[in-house]
Amino acid sequence: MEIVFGGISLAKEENLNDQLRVRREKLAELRTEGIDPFGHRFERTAMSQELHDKYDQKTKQELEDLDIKVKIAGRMVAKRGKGKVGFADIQDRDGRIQLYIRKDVVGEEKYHIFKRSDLGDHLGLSGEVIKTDMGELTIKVTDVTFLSKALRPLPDKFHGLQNVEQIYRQRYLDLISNRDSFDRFLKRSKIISAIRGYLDEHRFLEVETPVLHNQAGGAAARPFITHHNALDIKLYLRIALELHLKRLIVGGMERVYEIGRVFRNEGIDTKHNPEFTMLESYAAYFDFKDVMDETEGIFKAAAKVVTADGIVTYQGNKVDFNKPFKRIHMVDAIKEETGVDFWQPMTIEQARQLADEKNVHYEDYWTVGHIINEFFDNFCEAQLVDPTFVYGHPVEVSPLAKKNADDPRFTDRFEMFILGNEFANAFTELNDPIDQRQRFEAQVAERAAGNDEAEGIDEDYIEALEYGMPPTGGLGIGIDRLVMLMTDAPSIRDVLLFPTLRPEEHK
RNA sequence: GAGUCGUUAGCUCAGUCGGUAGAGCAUCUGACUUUUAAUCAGAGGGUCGACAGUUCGAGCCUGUCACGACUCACCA
Repeated sequence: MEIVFGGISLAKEENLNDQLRVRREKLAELRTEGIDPFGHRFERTAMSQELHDKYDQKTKQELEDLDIKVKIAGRMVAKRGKGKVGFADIQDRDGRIQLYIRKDVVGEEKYHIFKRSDLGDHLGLSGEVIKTDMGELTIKVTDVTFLSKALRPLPDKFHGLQNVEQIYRQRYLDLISNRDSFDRFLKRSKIISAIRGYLDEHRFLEVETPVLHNQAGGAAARPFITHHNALDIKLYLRIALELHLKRLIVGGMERVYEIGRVFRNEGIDTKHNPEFTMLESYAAYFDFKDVMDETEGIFKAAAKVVTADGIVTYQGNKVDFNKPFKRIHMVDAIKEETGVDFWQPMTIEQARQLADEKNVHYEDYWTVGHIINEFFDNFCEAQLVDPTFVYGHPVEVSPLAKKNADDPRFTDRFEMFILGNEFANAFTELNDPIDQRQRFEAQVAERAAGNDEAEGIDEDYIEALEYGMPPTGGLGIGIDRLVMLMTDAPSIRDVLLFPTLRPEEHK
C-alpha cells in the first residue's frame, strides 16, 4: 500500500523488469570489484565541442604528431563493441565525442569495466586525441574512471524521446536524448541574458518584488489564492509585477525592471501556462514612444543572440528584425481594415449599431472603448505580420495608462504585434492619483457588472501615487512567448523546462 | 468548457475480418583489434492506460473513467 503525505509518496513497491534488474546486478558487481558506482570529483581538461573546434580540421598524422592528452567526462550515449576493442560516444553539455578503447592499452580490468558499462552511465576518460581511419575525431582511451551508474535505460538512441507526455514530465530524458530541445533551452538562457544586458546598459536596475500579494492587481486575470498560517490571512500569487515596480519609481529608483514568474488561474493551451515569466520595466521621464524604442531594442538584442543575420523563422514565416518596427494608431488600423471610423465622436448606441453591422459581439456593460478594442481584436490583430506597434487604446480597457493629452477617449498605450500575436504591452503610466482612483472605481463597477477579471482598488498603491510619481513609461513582455518566437517553438510547453501538468493517477 | 485523436515490451512503432502478442533499438549469452543507427548467431522480456459490458472467444466492438495531444471558446 502506498502512503502519501503532503503529496509525497513515502513508500512504493517497485516492479523490476529485466532492464532494471540487470543494471542493479551490474551495480552490485562494481561494488564487489571495489569500484564506487557513484563516484567522486573528476577534473576535466577538455570539453567535447572544444576538441571538435580545435582538431576536426587536423589530419590523422598531424594529430599523432601533436600527441594531445586530454581528460573528459560525460554520459555514454552509444556503444559499439568489437571484442577486444570498443567504440562509444560520450556526451557532455556541449556535445559528443567518440571514444576508442583497446583492451591491450587499458588492461584487462579497465576494459572489463567498459564492457560491462551501460548506455547512460557516466564515465571519466583519459586519452589521446586521434582520428580514426574513417576520419572521425576520437579519444583513444588510456584510462577509465567510473563516475555514475544509470539504473534505467535511456530512450531510443536513434529516435530520441518521442512521447510528448514523457518529454514534459521527464524533461531530463528529453534533454539527454533530444539535442534540439537542449539547444532551445540554451537559447532561452542566452535571450534572457541579452535582455538583461540591454536593460543594464540603459541604466535600468534589476529588482525583486513580492510574489505573495495582499491584493492581486496590475492586470486583468484571476489569481491563485493561498493562505499564510502565522498571519492567518489570504494571500494571492501575483498576476503582474506592475504595482510594486511603480512604487519603486515613486521611491526614486527611476529605472527598474524585473524578470519574474507570475501566476494566472486560467486555462492551459499552446500559448498559456498557469505560471509564466514576465519582463516589466519602468523608466521615469519616458513616454510610450520612448518605450517603443526600448521594446525595439530588447527584441533586436534577443534576435541577435539566436540568429546570424537578425532574421527569425517562425513556423515557416520570416520576421526581419533589422528593419524599424511599424507604428500605427489603433483607430487608423481599424479604419484601414474595415472602413469604420472611430475618430468620429459617437454614442454607445451608434457604436453598438456599427458592431451589429460588422457582426462584432459585445456585452451589456461595454462602452464605446470596449467596442473599439473588440473591432481591433477581430479585424486587425491577425493581419499584423511585421513587428508593429499599435497605440492609442481606449481608456476603458487601460485602467493604468495615462490619457492622451489631445483626445482623452484614448490612452498613451501600445501593444506590439508580430505574426498576428501580441508580444508587448506598454504605456505612459497614469500618475494622477485622483484619475487612478476613478479608473479603479470603474473596474469595480465592471466587476459588479459581470467581468470577474476586473481589478479592485489598491488603496496602498494610490497612496504611493499621492506622494508623487514622475511621468513614467512602463513595459510588459511575456518572455515565454518571445522565446517561442525566437526558437521556432510551436507550444509554450516547449520553452518551459517543466510545464504545468495534471498529476498522474498513480505511479 | 466543447469537439477530434491518441495510450501495445525500457524506448520507437506495427497489429489485417474478433481466433495463441509482433518488429527495430535496448537487455542477456557467444563471435569479432578502426566501429559509428556496427555486424553475425541465439535467448529472455507484455495487467495491450483502468474498469465494466457484448461474445464460445476482445489489443480490436460498446460504455464509463484516467492521462495526454490538437482545434475552438476565454486569457498574456
